[in-house]
Amino acid sequence: MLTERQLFLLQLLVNDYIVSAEPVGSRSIAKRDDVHFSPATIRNELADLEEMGFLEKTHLSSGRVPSEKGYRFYVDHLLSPVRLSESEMGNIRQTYRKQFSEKEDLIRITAKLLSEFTSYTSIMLGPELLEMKLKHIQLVKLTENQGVLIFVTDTGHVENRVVAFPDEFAAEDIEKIVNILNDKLINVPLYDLQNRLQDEVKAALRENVRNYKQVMTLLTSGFKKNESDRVFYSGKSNMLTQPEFQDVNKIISFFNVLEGKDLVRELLNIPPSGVHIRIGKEIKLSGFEDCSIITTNYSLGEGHVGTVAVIGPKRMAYPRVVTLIDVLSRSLSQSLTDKEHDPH
Amino acid sequence: MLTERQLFLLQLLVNDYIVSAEPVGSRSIAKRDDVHFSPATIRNELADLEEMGFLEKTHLSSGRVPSEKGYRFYVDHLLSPVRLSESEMGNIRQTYRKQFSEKEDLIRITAKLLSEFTSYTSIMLGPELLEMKLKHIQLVKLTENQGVLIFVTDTGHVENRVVAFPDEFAAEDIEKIVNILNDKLINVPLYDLQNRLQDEVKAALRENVRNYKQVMTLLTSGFKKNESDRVFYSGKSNMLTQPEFQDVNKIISFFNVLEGKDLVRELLNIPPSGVHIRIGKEIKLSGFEDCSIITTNYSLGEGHVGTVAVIGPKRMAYPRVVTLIDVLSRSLSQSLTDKEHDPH
DNA sequence: TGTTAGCACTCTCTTAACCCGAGTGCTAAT
DNA sequence: ATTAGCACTCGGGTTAAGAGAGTGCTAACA
Repeated sequence: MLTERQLFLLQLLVNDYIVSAEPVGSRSIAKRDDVHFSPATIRNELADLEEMGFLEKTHLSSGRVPSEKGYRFYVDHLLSPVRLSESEMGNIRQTYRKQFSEKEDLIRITAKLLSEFTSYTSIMLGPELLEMKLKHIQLVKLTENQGVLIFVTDTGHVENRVVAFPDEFAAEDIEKIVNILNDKLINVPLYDLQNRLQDEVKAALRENVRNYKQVMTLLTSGFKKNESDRVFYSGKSNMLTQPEFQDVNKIISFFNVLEGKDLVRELLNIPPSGVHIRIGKEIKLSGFEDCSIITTNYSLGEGHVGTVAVIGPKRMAYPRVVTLIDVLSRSLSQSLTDKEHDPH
Repeated sequence: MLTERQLFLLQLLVNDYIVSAEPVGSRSIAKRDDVHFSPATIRNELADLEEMGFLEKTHLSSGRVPSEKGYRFYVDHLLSPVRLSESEMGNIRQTYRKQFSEKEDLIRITAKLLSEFTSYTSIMLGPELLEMKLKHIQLVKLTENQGVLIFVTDTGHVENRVVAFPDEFAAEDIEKIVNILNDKLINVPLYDLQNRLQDEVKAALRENVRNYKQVMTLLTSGFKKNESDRVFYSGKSNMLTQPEFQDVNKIISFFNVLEGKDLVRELLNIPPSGVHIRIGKEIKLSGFEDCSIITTNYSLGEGHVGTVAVIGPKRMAYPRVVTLIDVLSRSLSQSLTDKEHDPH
């Protein structure tokens, strides 16, 4: 068990290292005026903390650095909440006051706020498309033989595809098709879409539309799901200014992970509520050993959830980021769902 | 005027430097078996080329490096066209065969091909939205007091906005509004949209819809143009592997320019046809002194054009990039416009 | 018994000195 | 006109020395 003084010193040391990025020595701790014991005493305590695995040295005679176990203890037991400044809160409120944008834009804006306020990298995952229900379908003719297939989901998500019309395609056909689609597919969740197409829609088309086979291929491929494009990054290059990323090879491997699919998969594995922190090797991605990820969820109403994440160095400003990610994910959720209640 | 041999040596040297990234000495040139004169002769010639400003030395006794004037001469007079391999051509053809995607996706895919085949960074600018004409407008109700406003342009571009409905808003109103909009706004170019809204639409709404004032604010802000989101990047981090970008500060300033607005503005300044090359300081962006940009245009039919660009080090594989950007911009144009002619 | 001063020791980082190799310009011979 | 030879220059890598920061340990102290 840790003594009161050890807790105090551990917290001090981690806080110090988070801002300085350099091994912390006993002398520099002793110099603070809220510390009333000598460097020698501190050295003894730090040696104990090291023995217990909370601290490490970079070499035999260097100052101390938090170990992964140290960070873990810090975020679990020593995290003191932090207040955002008035101007920051005002800035956030103002941003979400802006109305009439695509829902995607709100997500993008949140990513941007998060990366700018933290100086780290932020990632937003959109909600699972397959869970959404169709709300409206439209087929718009562009030229003689191509058009746009548009569908809107219950969350206000709009997808569109350019499709090629079959030959001898009449304008009345479009209307018929749209009617059939809206009749048969409204409120159908996207994961059930292909089934419904093959059953009910196919039958209805056969009776009402010429070329129904070509129309079917048009629809089946037009409605094909599009798994990507649900990921928004911001502040990718913020990591460049972190002292632990002065090595170009580290930068390269960081970007490789960032642009790969593994990270997204990893992010989806988080528990569905609260703010979660993963530190260093707890993240199972090679190249992210020196990083930490803080995640939480946001909601789009009706049980649709998305994921918010901030990626920074292991030496991350945990208190501030935890507060920010919490505030911003709430603001986003509210903007996305409760818009109607506060349409100011 | 340059002698035949000087031209030959200049070309050789630039080609060599492009792959090696290291100052080229007389000995290494003399070693090639298509060169039949001694290092000393070459030294004399190189000294002359340097005197004329085509070459530089990094220090007094180093090998030669092309100067900006040297690169300029090289791309203007010594650029030998390059053939893409069969597998590359096949790869490209196959990619564009895939159908039924959003037009944006085609642009994105082109960016990706370009950055992967060149190992540099590619940027695509979408066509000028304001030039497009409205083809179809839809207003879809999501909940009691919010909906999605969707509009489709003649190029197949689809925009959507989540909007808040006024209180006491009836379902019939929606239909009326959509009819009015489609009646008054079809084929109106976007730059003229706000005018038309204030004139004809306003008048029609006043006569047919309750709360017409609130509906007007809904529409005016809903149709507000959205200038961003027309830019697609790919291979941003490719530059990291270039030897001239081993310095973290260079990387930072490169990313800053890449993410800033100035670059896009600069890209819009290119002449409207053909492949253009800008080298080093010819680009008026601080931080891009060691880069070159190759640009061209693509077309979406009806006079709508977008811009394709590849950014690489000044020491860029010009012949290959010129060929690639040409082939890919053509393929993209064709996929975007002539789709109907080859609906295979 | 807990705390502290003192001291020898360790390790990194910076600086300076040095050498090696690659390349040049110039001169003189071919 | 071309080339061999040679003295010279400069960057990069290696080594050595010294400064600085920090530690662990021992012994003195309250």
